[in-house]
Amino acid sequence: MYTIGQVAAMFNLPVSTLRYYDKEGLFPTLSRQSGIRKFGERELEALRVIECLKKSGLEIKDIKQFMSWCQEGPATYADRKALFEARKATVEAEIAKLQKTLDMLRFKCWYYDVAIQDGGEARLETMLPDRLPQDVQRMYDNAHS
Amino acid sequence: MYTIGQVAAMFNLPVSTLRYYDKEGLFPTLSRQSGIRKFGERELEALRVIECLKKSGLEIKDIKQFMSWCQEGPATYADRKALFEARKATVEAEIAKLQKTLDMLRFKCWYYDVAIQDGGEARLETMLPDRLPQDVQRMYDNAHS
DNA sequence: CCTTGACCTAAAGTCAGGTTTAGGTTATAT
DNA sequence: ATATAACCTAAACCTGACTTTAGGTCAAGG
Repeated sequence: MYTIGQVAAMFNLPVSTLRYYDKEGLFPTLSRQSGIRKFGERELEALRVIECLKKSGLEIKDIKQFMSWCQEGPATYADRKALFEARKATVEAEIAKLQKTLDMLRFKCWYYDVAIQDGGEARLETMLPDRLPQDVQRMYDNAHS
Repeated sequence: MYTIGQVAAMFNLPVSTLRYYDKEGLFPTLSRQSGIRKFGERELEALRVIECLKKSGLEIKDIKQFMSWCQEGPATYADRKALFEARKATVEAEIAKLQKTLDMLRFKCWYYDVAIQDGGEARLETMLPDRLPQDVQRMYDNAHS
C-alpha cells in the first residue's frame, strides 16, 4: 500500500493531479485509513491505464467510462471498440485539418522568403504597394479552400 | 460604412465576436459616430486577414502583432516570417504527435476486433483472464514509446 | 406615445484539465 | 511534547476565445 505522495513520485505526477483523478471517480476501489488515501495494486494498474488512454487523447469522462466497461467484462468489447473508432475518426480529421494549415504556413514562409530576398529592390512592394501580403495570402487561401 | 450587424451578416460571424475583436485591438482604425461603430474598407480588409490567420491557428495576440508589423512596412518581413516559422514548427510537432496517437488507436481498434471475433471461444480471455486489455495496451505502448 | 430592434458597456460564465490557496488534521522525528 | 512534513477538503484560479447576461441608449415605425 502506498500514500499519495509515493504514487506521485512513482508516476512523476503532481499530488494534486491524483486527488483530481480520484475526485473524478477514476479510482473506484481506492480505500482510506483514517481519512488518508491508500493506493494498492489495483490503483497503480488503473493509473497505468489512465496514462495510456490519455496518450490516445481520450477525455477524463471517456476514460472513466472505459474503465467501467472493463469491469463489466467481454460483453462490452463492442462498446470499447466503438469508443476507439470514434476517437480514431476524430484524430484523423484533426490531422487532415493540420495538414491544410501546414500547407498555408509553408506558403506564408515561402512568401516572406521571397519578400526578404527581394528586399533591396522591393519588387513585390512596387507591384502592389502596401497591400500585398494580405492579398497574396487571400489568393492562396481561396485557391486552397 | 457598415454597422456591426451588417458586417456580422457579411462574414457570418456573431456580433459579439466582432465586439470582442475590437476590444482586443484588432481594428485599430475603427471609427464611431455617436458611440456606434462604423466599419469601413480597412476594417473589412482586417477581418479578411483575421479569418485567414485564424486558419493558420494563430492566437489573437499574434494576429494583432502581425497586423501591427504590416503597418510598419518591409522592415518587419523577417519578424513576420519568424512568426510563421515558429507556428509551422508547432504544427509539425502536433501532427507528429497525433500520428503516434493514431498508431495507438489503430492498435486498440484491431485488438477489440480480434477480441470480438474470438468472442464465442473467449480465447483471449482464457489466456490472461481479466487483465488482458490493459496489459496488451501497455505492451504496445511500451513498444512505441 | 410607445414599442421594437439595433446598438452600447462591463462583468460574469463557458469548456477541460488541472493548479493553487486557505485553513485544518495526521504522522513522524527529535 | 513539539515541530515539521505530509496529508486532507472546498473553493477559487488558470488559459483562450468567445458567449451570455444585465442594464442602458437611441432611432424609426405604428
